[in-house]
Amino acid sequence: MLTQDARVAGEPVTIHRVERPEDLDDFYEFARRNHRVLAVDSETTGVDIFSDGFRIRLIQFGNKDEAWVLPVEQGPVYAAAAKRVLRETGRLIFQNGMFDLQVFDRHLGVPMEELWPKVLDSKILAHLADPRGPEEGGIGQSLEKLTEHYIDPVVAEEVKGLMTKLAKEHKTTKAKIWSTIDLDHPEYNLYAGMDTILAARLVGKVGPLVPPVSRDLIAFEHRIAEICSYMERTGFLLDIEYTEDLSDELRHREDYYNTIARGFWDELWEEDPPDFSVNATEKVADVLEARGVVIPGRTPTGRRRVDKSLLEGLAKDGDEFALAVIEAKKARKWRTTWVDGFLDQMDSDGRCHASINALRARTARMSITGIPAQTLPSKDSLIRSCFIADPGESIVSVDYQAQELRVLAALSGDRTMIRAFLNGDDLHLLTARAAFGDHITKDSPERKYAKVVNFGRVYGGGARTVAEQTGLDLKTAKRVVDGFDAAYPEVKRYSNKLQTQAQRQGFITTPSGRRLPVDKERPYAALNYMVQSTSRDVTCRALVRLHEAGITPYLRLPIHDEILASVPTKSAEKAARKIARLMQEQMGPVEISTDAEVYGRSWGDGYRN
DNA sequence: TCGTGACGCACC
DNA sequence: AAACGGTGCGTCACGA
Repeated sequence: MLTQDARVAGEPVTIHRVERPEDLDDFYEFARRNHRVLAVDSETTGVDIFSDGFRIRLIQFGNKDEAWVLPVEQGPVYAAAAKRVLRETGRLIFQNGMFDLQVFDRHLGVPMEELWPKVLDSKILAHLADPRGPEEGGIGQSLEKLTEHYIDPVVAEEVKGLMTKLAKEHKTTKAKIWSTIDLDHPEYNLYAGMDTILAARLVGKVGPLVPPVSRDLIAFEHRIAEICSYMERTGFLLDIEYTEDLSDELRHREDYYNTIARGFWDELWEEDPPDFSVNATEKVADVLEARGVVIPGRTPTGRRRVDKSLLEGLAKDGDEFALAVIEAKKARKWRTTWVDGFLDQMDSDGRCHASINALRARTARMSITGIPAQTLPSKDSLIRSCFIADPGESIVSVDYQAQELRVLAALSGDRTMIRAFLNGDDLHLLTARAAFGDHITKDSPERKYAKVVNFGRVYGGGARTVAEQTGLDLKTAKRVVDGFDAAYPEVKRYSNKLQTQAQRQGFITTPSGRRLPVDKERPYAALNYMVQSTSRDVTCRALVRLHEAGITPYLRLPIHDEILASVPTKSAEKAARKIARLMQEQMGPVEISTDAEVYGRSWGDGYRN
């Protein structure tokens, strides 16, 4: 057994590294002394839990001043020891338990279902204490930043720099060091153990900072993390043949349009043209100007703005270069960002597993990576068609009808808005009539402008942004914005109330008890934070109800105001209705109602027109 | 060669 | 009086 001594916040700590099976007796003795609660962490070969080469290397257990490191990679006896203590310990502290529990489920044979009820996650506590990131004036929720702020800045710096340092020592990259570092490396062991000591200390520091009003959210967020980890585990079936064909097709498209675009660039040079890429905006700008195009826009750093709207305007006027740039960029973006990514990370059963950050944004909104489900193109079914239902099943989507506007109506208590939703009136039409008069009909173009304002107002946008988005002149845009404010006066009042609260105390509190910090310089953001966060809570409460109804195995992903599922085709309509019914909820006088749709075999089937 | 900021773009 | 909120990802360009 190897024993290392270190100091944390001026106090001595000890890290034991089990080297031989005989050392396990002392480890079990430690576990017995700490049978009520232990912090747990694991070191693995990477973060690609579902890929073939993934392995657990170490599993660590610790309390505030002592840690034990098990070399799981070196034999099943150590894995068995880790398993035993995971099962026998009453409460388990993790920093981001979603990762470790997924790892233990797939690679250690300990089902997540068994461990989740015992988990206390310091990352969740930290988010409830302060959801801001380090760039937003907060601390963030990473182990490094939390350690720096709450425990010991020197230790934080060492933890942060360690893997970079080891990578340099081993002449490899930071990404590869996790799988290549010698398991017996003393510093690797030291900090592997240290992580549990830090997590154990963090819950004591951050837990008390969760405001009393947020207390119920602690259990709620652990539940949401649990449900999301089951969806991650299930994964989403990939249509491999389709996806491979699509990748080829996009590659050909990209090559074709690249050749055209490059031809225009090469013309600018007498001989040996320098490298060209359609993604190099400065170079694209050079070609455009050589063709006589005046580029009016500038970026914040003063460079010529070459974006989609400029290029599309030119392409519409028949500029072949602009068209080629647009098409080449799009084909590449679609292939590299999505299609090839799916093929790369697909597991041996042809499934892709998203990584869900269930408690991410300042507003607690989730983020989803791996399958970047929140950002897949929705005007076209091509990309979504990569994902399909399980055999014998159909893809079902249930979304909330105008979720944020309904939440806004409920929270603000605006009578007109509430009545509109009760009556099933067309809210966009209502706003359009308030701005332009009663002669406006469902088919009038003014309704579209009103729609932009209805959503834009929730974001805190004003006349200028509405003008930009609709192409209206500023004066008309202002008329629609004023029309909105006149039509729904209580929304304005509510926004003002939130802004006052925000400026007085620096935060607002949602009905679920979540504290949302509001920057002093942007008090107008308070309304959006409140609506966005409360909408997220609506979707998450739905997840809990679906889980309790036993539907989780069919769920694929939550996407803001939507939940995607794969259900048996025979009873798909019925299942969809059931999910929709469980999702809807009453918020004061407003029903946050849902719409169910059975797409078919593929996710893309819902996006064909 | 790696990390990072700026930019552009995909979505709700 | 007016105020666009929240994300992730790929690429380029640049500096260490």
